[in-house]
Amino acid sequence: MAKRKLRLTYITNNSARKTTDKKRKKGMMKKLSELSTVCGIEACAIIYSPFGSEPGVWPSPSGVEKEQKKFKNMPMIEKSRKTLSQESYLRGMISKANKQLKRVRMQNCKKELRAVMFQSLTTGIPQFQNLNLLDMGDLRWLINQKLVEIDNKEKSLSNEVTKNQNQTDHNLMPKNSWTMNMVNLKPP
Amino acid sequence: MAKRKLRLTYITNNSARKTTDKKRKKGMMKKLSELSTVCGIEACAIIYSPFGSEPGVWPSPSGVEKEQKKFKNMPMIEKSRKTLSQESYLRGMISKANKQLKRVRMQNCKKELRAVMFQSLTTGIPQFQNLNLLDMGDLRWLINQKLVEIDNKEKSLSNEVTKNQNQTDHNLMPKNSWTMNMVNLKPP
DNA sequence: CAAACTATCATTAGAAG
DNA sequence: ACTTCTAATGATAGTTT
Repeated sequence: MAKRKLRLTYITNNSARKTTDKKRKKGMMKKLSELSTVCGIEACAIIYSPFGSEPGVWPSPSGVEKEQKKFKNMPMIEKSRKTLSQESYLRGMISKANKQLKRVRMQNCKKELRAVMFQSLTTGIPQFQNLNLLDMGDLRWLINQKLVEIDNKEKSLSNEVTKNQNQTDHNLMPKNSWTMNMVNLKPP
Repeated sequence: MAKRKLRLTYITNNSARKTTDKKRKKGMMKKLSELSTVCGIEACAIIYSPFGSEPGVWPSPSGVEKEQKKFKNMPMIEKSRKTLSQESYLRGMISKANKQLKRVRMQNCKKELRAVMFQSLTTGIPQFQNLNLLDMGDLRWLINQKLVEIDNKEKSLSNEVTKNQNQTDHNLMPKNSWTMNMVNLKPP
């Protein structure tokens, strides 16, 4: 986590891996110790060094053995129940990722719609053939918003017109065919 | 790590502790998994929940048992060697803290000396009675630096004087008694 | 090689819904 | 209690000494 966005892959460079190993192991130890003191919970960890030296253990070998004993003495049912924790962790990650994916897709969808509308505006030709069914609902919503805006504009403009009867050429309202079509789609 | 600077004490509030426990445990699991993949090392952790549910384990109960077995089968000598890792971790922390302490003390010392000199400058009365023996060495060093500066200034000034013989009043050098005393202390 | 630094990323405490 | 958000702290990859 730093200077670059962390590639979650095995570090092939030997010395770099060693440094990272050392740094992160230290970080882990700190975190575990904090967790233990802040929340007053029992925990232990064994982390092996592939660099010759002994594995790091926490909080101490005796503590580790104690926890191990506890774990080993548990009935098999409990153990298998615990087996879920890793799975649930992964499930959590997956669902989170899916949520993000959904959000991003939403954003993309909106952008796409805007692009379509912009294109239609500039070319004067509506281009809805690329949209899927799901997009249509959003398109309806977006169009409705635009219609409301246009409606308001229209009203304010006609007010202007009635006020200034002398005005024969009102170029404030552009004669864009697409825009007019949109207005024609207005519900009763 | 956030919004406040983390009081490293047991959280008494029950729900707050539970939340923290959950959050941090998740973080630990992530870190451990990252460490494992990035550095390709074997590790396992057991973290108990004081909130009724099962302890979190990583990477999985079977993995934990495997690591435990490995650890248990080690000769006693290896085990006791590993015992040092927690101790060495703490020692490292302590020595680091001590280094920081030393650095901060140094800074404080310098600040103090500057304050004393400033006071002496403004009042015209040297006030060294509050300094301890250790500070005296630094004071000597600081004074020597000042003397060098003054010496240089003096030289450049006398050069100016010899160049401009007409100049009778050189107010660039203030007639401060303390400063003059300092100059008088100059070694041969 | 290890320790110090630094720019950046990750985690999380607390708030808000 | 469970999310989501955010401001702030914590961790660390790369770099320097």
